[in-house]
Amino acid sequence: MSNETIKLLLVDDHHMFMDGIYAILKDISHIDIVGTANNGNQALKIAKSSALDLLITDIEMPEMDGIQLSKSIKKTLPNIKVIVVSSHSNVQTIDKLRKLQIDGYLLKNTGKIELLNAINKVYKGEKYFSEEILRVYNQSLFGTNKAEKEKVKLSPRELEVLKCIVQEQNTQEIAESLNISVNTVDTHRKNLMRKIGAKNVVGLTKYAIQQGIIA
Amino acid sequence: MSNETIKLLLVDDHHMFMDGIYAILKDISHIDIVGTANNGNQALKIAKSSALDLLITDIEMPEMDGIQLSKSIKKTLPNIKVIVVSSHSNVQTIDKLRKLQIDGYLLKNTGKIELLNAINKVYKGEKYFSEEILRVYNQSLFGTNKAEKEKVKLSPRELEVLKCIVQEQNTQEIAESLNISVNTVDTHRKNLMRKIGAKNVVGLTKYAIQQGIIA
DNA sequence: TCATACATCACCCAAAAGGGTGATATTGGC
DNA sequence: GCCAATATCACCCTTTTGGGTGATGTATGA
Repeated sequence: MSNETIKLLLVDDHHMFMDGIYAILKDISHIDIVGTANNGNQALKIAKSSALDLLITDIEMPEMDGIQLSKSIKKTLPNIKVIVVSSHSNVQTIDKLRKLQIDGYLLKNTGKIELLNAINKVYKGEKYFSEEILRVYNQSLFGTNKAEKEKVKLSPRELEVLKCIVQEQNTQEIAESLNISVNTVDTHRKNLMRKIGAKNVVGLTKYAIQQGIIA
Repeated sequence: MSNETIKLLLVDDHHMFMDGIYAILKDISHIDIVGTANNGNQALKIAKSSALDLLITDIEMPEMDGIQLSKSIKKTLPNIKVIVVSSHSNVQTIDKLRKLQIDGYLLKNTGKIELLNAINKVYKGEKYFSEEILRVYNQSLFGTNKAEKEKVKLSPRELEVLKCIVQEQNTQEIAESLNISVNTVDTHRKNLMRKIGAKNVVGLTKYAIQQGIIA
């Protein structure tokens, strides 16, 4: 088992970062980097046409991000292991990836040794998560604000309204944007505040930015 | 000149990333990585005790960030060239660094070749900025919102009020927090909106978060 | 000294936000 | 079929925001 070569695909739009991982791994005899991709779409194509064992992907990427990519991979090519690497750790992201049965989650501040360790473990079928990730996730179970404790589920329409709010539109303008009544927008805004636990639109704005809803 | 060795210090709290740059540069004969640091304070100590030519630093770091580090370096050790590397590019950051007479600014999605190119140019005394950085900066000169065009100067009191607003306090609460009249808080809020070019408190919130005023 | 920015406050007024309740129609899951 | 969530709208009411104007004292710098 450990004599086999691990066929690996790197996915990250940060060339410098990818060059870095590449440089770290290229001298490891049992690891074979079969390709690199700058975004999820590209990665999917390569994954479908190659005999991959493992995929290492960033989360923040243009076109198709790491979460969507992971979802696609796990659905269509469940034999490929997936390790996610990101600069930041927030509870919602960790939770999403956990549900997708991701195999590993590393922060970009983890070192060479931990990276190799993670790759080997995941290849053998184990899971690997950075300590920081586990800490953040466990802490979240005792989180202070509503948005952290109970994962907030916003409906598609609520998300649309939220996006408009963050664009500094007032209720009247949002109603026109979405072709609905002012009263309806009012209702959505109030429901958003209740769900998110915000006191006013400022709270909604902060939530949206933290969740990357506006990006 | 080009036969000399470039003595270089890497500063980044992302170990994996640093390992990456390290791996890229370690085989380059005329580059000597004299050390690595995880934060600005550590970097300053090393810089003071070594004969450095060039420092490559991330912006986002704990304790002392890349901007503070650059400021200290340029003040106390002006002979050391500084290249900043970051994942993101926003106008305010670019502008701050420009004023600090930084020598280079790269995004993390720049490749190996560009990195080497930048190091060589900067070592020779030239400046090097990623295309993306130049694009963002030039665009900002014709930016849409006031906050980008003219750098906004907020008075200390206005900053206090802004912080309270971002904490989801309403005018009444802010007045109590700062022991002033509700009318005065109103005035400050209105002046903030005028200066920043925001349509409402949502705009103020976004500005505050972008500027890191709440961090 | 004069101008400017700052911090403070007041008043008027319109528009918007927020809090509560209730109603209807549609949908998807169990 | 029933239940829950969603999306839609209406009406009540109070509080808050936002826009405009003007006034006063203080401090600072040209």
